[in-house]
Amino acid sequence: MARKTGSHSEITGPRVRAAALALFARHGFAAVSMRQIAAEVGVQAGALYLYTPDKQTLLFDLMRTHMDDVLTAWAATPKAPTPRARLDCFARFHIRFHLDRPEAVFVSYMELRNLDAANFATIEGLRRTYETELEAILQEGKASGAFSLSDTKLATLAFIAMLTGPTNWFREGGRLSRAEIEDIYAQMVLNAAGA
Amino acid sequence: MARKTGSHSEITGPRVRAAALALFARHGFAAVSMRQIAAEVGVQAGALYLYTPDKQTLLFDLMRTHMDDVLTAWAATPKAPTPRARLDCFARFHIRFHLDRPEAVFVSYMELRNLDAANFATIEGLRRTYETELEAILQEGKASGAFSLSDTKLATLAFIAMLTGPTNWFREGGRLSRAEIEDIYAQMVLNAAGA
DNA sequence: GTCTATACGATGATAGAC
DNA sequence: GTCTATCATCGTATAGAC
Repeated sequence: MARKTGSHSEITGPRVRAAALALFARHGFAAVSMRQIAAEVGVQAGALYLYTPDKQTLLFDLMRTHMDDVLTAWAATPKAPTPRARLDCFARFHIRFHLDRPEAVFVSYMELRNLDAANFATIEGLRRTYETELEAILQEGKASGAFSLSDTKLATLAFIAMLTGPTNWFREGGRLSRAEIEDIYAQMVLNAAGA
Repeated sequence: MARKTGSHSEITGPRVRAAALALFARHGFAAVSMRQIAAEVGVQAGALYLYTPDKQTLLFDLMRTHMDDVLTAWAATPKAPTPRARLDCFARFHIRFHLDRPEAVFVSYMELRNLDAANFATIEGLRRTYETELEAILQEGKASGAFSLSDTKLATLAFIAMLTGPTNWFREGGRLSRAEIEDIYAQMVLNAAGA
């Protein structure tokens, strides 16, 4: 198939998103200028508008992609047999997945307030879909007597907040490995659920 | 005592900080201009510089005040007799205190990256001091056998992340009261600690 | 203590050359 | 597909009148 001479769009597009993600994570959406992103990619500011209609949409696309990735990866995870095993599996999945993309996690959580109303509603919906996956596990476990939980909605929010924490402080080569963190957090979640 | 005619500094200073806190919480530090803060207070932008040397210091003062307030309030809380009672007490204190000032909590957590190096170090030190209060409780409980915890440092971070969560979603008049949320979270923390 | 006026650089986004 | 040039606006911060 013929390729246009001098066209770099297939590579520049992803590089724009990668640079924006890294800069937004480090300095915050509002503090990063289109010129900074362009400089990081090695193009002029005007060229960015070949890849995004505006700065807001660039942020939204990063966040939607992240949420889609989480949901897709979780959907591809085999369903464990018991509520207890499913909760253990969810906790480990969440930590592992989020530890691998700290920048996307950070941006998706911190920059919600910089989305306009329509974009916010979309991201919020995806986030709720993910939370509902965990809440379903907790409800099953509560119903079967496997968990001792007074409020599955609150437990859902509490567990996700807890499990997302390591994303903010984990450093490769630190005191604990990913696997150790995964073990410790999974155990704390099972305990908190009264399993 | 004589008062200067036309002087409002005793009232305008706090109003500047209150407006800045509200706007920073809603839109983010970088997204808020000094002109917006001034408009909220009802003065011109230039007048703000009578109350703060610059925007960065305004943010820092808000955060330092918040951290000082947390530490002071916790220090004034009576020390419960057992590790289990102390953990219960800490969990309830943390939720109650943070639920009463969601804007300060939000800003103090989200805007850390907008502090310059020296200011960041100061706030970070205060935050660690607070975390150490919780970790000491967990260590005592682990040593006495009251808690079953594999890593007190991780548990400290996990519990604080969990207990701060309600600040982000609690609304007066919602499904659950403050007291109910306090009860449920305290119970989950005690469970997670293996108490 | 607050105002008006202003310095001066940076911002997001667009137009048109190549 | 990318560049240069440009627009109108807004950013923080300061100076000096009152």
